[in-house]
Amino acid sequence: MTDSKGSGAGSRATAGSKRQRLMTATAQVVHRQGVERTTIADIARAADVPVGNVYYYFKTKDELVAAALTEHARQLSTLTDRLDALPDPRDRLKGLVAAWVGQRDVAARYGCPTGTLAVELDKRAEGGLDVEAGKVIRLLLDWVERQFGALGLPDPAGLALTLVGAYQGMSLLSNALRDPGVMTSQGDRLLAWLDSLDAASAVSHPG
Amino acid sequence: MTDSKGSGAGSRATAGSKRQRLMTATAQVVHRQGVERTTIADIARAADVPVGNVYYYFKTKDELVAAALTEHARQLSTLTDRLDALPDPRDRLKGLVAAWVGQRDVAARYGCPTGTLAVELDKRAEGGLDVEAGKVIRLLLDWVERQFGALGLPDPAGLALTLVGAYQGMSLLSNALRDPGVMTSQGDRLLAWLDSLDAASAVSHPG
DNA sequence: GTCTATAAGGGGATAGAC
DNA sequence: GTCTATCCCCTTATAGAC
Repeated sequence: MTDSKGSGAGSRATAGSKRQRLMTATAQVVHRQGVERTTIADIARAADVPVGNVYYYFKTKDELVAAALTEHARQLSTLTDRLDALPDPRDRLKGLVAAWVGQRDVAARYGCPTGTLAVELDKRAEGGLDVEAGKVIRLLLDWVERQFGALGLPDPAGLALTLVGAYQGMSLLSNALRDPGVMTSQGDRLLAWLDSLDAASAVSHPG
Repeated sequence: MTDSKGSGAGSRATAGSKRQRLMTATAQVVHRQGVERTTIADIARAADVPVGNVYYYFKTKDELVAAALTEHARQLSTLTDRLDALPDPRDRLKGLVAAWVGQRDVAARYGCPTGTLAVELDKRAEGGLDVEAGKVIRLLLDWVERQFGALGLPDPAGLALTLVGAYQGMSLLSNALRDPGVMTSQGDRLLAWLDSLDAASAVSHPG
């Protein structure tokens, strides 16, 4: 359809470029302002696209929000692809935590992009976008679960919920208290916890 | 001002009763629909108060939201007061976790009332309600910190962030995945973690 | 104190010119 | 493909009758 490249000779790549700009702009602006308080005009301005033209690329606001979710999924797989290059699964998980802590200022100001979006979409009855948000989070959970599984630890799914849950929790608290230090201190605890996990002894909980 | 009782002889207690009904109704409806998608009409209907009459008790929508936060703080202190009756601080914390798990169906459907509200209010630039949400979460953090302190554990503030963060995280995941089982399984891990904490050995992280 | 009618403003979406 | 003008609905908040 209205894909980025290779379609017509006359239209050039501007169409795809504008569409992509709208996607990333939506992801950014929605993260900062929330879905409900973000207007089409806000997105158009951020993407440097004329207001009325937005509807040529996305028929509804919901489609724009769905595009933001896709964008988050894309950024997530960029990160996990990079971490997959590490030989030790434990180092991959520690690298993930390090990436989270590296985003501490953004987290303190606006929270986790995917997590806060999931919270907001849950309150939207129509459209089924809430389910889509859950799928993006599932991508992360599954990747983390594979790492715990590769380490030979018992209940890798439960451990994945604990690690990702800890991230969502510390992001929310850091955001609510406006304190990036929460990300740093809790991140240190997570790293120590990951180091302490042993395939032999089954440490039960979140820490 | 327009307080619940003791003012005029002629006005009776209906004024306070309506005001209270509006507060609890706001807390409930906002939890389910979110702030932005909740209209004054929704709240009026839930509280069984005529729409136009709402403005007699609360001048703006923001005042209603602030009232919802107060309501959450009140419900929180009801819970901690009950837990304070237990002699052992560890049992108090385990009772807190049990209370969270007991609310698993609500959490899976709508998330943590205070946490989701904090996320939403953070996106509201004006009014400073985001700071108020942080204060309510602080109340819980401080209470939890006092329990860890009473147990003689090192870094009680860090432990409090870990425990409350774990709750916020599991609520968010349970909600995003629409799975109450997350609350149960992660709650079990938290209980085991609390049992394992020892004043002598310093277990570093969240679990 | 209680309630109705309505003013005022904003935002999503569309029609159609260029 | 691009952009402007505009329709229409919804929501907050107020004025003022009862």
